[in-house]
Amino acid sequence: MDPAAYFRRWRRRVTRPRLAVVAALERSAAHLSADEIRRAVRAAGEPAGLTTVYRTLALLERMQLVVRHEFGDGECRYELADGWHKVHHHHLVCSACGTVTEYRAFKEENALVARMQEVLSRKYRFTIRGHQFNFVGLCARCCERSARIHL
Amino acid sequence: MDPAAYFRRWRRRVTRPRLAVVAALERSAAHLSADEIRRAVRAAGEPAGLTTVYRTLALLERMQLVVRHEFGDGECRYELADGWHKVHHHHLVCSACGTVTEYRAFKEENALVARMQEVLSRKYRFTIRGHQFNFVGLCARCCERSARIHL
DNA sequence: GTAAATGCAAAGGTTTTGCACGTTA
DNA sequence: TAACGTGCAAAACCTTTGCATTTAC
Repeated sequence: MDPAAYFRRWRRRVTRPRLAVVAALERSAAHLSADEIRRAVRAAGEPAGLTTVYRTLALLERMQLVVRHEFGDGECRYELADGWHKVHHHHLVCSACGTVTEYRAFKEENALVARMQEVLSRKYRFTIRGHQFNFVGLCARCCERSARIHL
Repeated sequence: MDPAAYFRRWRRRVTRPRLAVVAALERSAAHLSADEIRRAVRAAGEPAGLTTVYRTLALLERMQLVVRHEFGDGECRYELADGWHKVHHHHLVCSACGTVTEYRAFKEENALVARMQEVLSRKYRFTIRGHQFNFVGLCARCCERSARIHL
């Protein structure tokens, strides 16, 4: 699918910085911070100010093309929404070192999400657009460490 | 259960500000920001600096007595962990107005969580301590609004 | 040509840190 | 009394805003 078409559908102008931000997100598999995105955009030969990156991300989020996460490291992290070449996934967050591991949602999880969506939207009159499931804990390395020293 | 005992078990001193922070969280059902906690503590007659509140919250988090959330409104929000008089729950976050609705996790969800915990800990050697399930979307009010104006 | 987007610098807001002073054990 | 905890002020950070300039349509 074509990002430019998306911008036009939303009556927004198709600009080089905007396309560069989307391209950077498409290139990366990770959860990028605003500043990381700006660096990626610059590395790709398109100078862009951090302000523009933030404004573009806010727009992309409203267009539901991008999802914002906060994993607890003090900055927001962004990735393309499902369907934009990414398969839906959930996260394992290590609370000690901050590592975020993605895993592809299991069938059971997806079935549950679909059912929850129905129940919750009826019960709370809530229109569900997406969800974020994070399991928080310790990765293998940090777990060993914390067994030795008491955090 | 007694907070003071917890502090002692962790070889930390039992101080008035620390006890006041725990008490404030016990009194409130909501997700409090650091500053809200400081105000609650002061209202209860115990003056406390914001710095101390932050440091106490960081300690309580390490002791797994408190859980930190980031719902996207720019500040971290804290609540007591499960088992400290709170029943486990999940969240509905309105992306337009920021309202956070809690709902008590359904049986199916809890069963899934238990199973996931097993699968993921084996597959990724990850020690799961907790999880955060957020459904993101629009509350009834914002949904109506967005139907009229295109965001 | 005109409204929208950009980029810089500055402001805004939350969270952290340095350091002298109080407290707990 | 010897660490440990506290609180203030200042710093550090990420993010947003104001405004003159540039750009897309």
